[in-house]
Amino acid sequence: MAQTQTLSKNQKIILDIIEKANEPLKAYSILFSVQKKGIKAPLQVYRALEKLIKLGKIHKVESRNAFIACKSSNCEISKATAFSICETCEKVTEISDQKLSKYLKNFHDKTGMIYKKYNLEFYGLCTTCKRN
Amino acid sequence: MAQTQTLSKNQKIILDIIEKANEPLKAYSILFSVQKKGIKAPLQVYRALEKLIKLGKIHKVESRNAFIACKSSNCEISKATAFSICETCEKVTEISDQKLSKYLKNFHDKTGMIYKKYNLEFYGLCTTCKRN
DNA sequence: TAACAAACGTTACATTATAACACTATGATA
DNA sequence: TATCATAGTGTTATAATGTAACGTTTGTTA
Ligand SMILES: [Zn+2]
Ligand SMILES: [Zn+2]
Ligand SMILES: [Zn+2]
Ligand SMILES: [Zn+2]
Repeated sequence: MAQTQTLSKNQKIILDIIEKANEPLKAYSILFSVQKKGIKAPLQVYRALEKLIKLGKIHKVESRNAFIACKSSNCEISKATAFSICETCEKVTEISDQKLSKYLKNFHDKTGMIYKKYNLEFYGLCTTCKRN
Repeated sequence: MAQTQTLSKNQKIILDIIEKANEPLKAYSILFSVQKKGIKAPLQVYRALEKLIKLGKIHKVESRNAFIACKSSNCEISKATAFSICETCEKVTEISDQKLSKYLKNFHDKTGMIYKKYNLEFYGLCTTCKRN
């Protein structure tokens, strides 16, 4: 029962912070904000992040070294992720597009390589920044 | 004449190393191998890397913090990159697929955001590792 | 209750990347 | 030819990101 998976104390604390943020969080900014809750060392944060990623609760935005809560619950356990990133305001949004994910899941190259996961990041200008 | 762009001394040295490598190189492993050529500091490497990326000569493999020479010359000045990455042997290959790049270049989300660039990374098992 | 796996806490360290400053080369321009 | 702008260089120091290694604690299961 993967869905009933109960999180550990540290995992809950860190997921909570990431879910409440409206932007991707960096590992060390997470560390600073949980130090009052007794989490003092980077490793405690990174271990929780690693587990949360495995569970698909959060994703890493690779080009930004930052972590964001999963909003789509379509990206089965983090195997298929897509983000839009504004290069001006750094706003990051998870893309949930059935056609896109279907297209990418079915993608095969000529070599016959087996793809288990993918991560796609679009960079551009969000609608707010476009106006300014 | 973007093609006739001439590279500086450091840029040439570093591009040369990356092009001759058959794997993505890390910034500090580049640094170590160019120290005999007088490049002593990380910044000298990172500055050259930054320029080479802008020119589309190399790409950064974001999830690996590593740099690889562009093989496709279809990804106009690094605006559209796709890689396949073997999670076992860490072999990285740039994907040149007309259909894929066309599909992604034309992708629009509901928000109306303008996409200028994208980077896609597939993770899986290469054909060599599949056999073992 | 023994045995095991997962999570925890801690110290130390490794890796990746940038800030700040002064200097140099190059080519355009007036 | 002076002078101006731009890009590149070299250097020191430091910031930011991520792990290794060790032993302990906790919860689950046989
Ligand atoms: Zn998701
Ligand atoms: Zn924006
Ligand atoms: Zn390329
Ligand atoms: Zn492989």
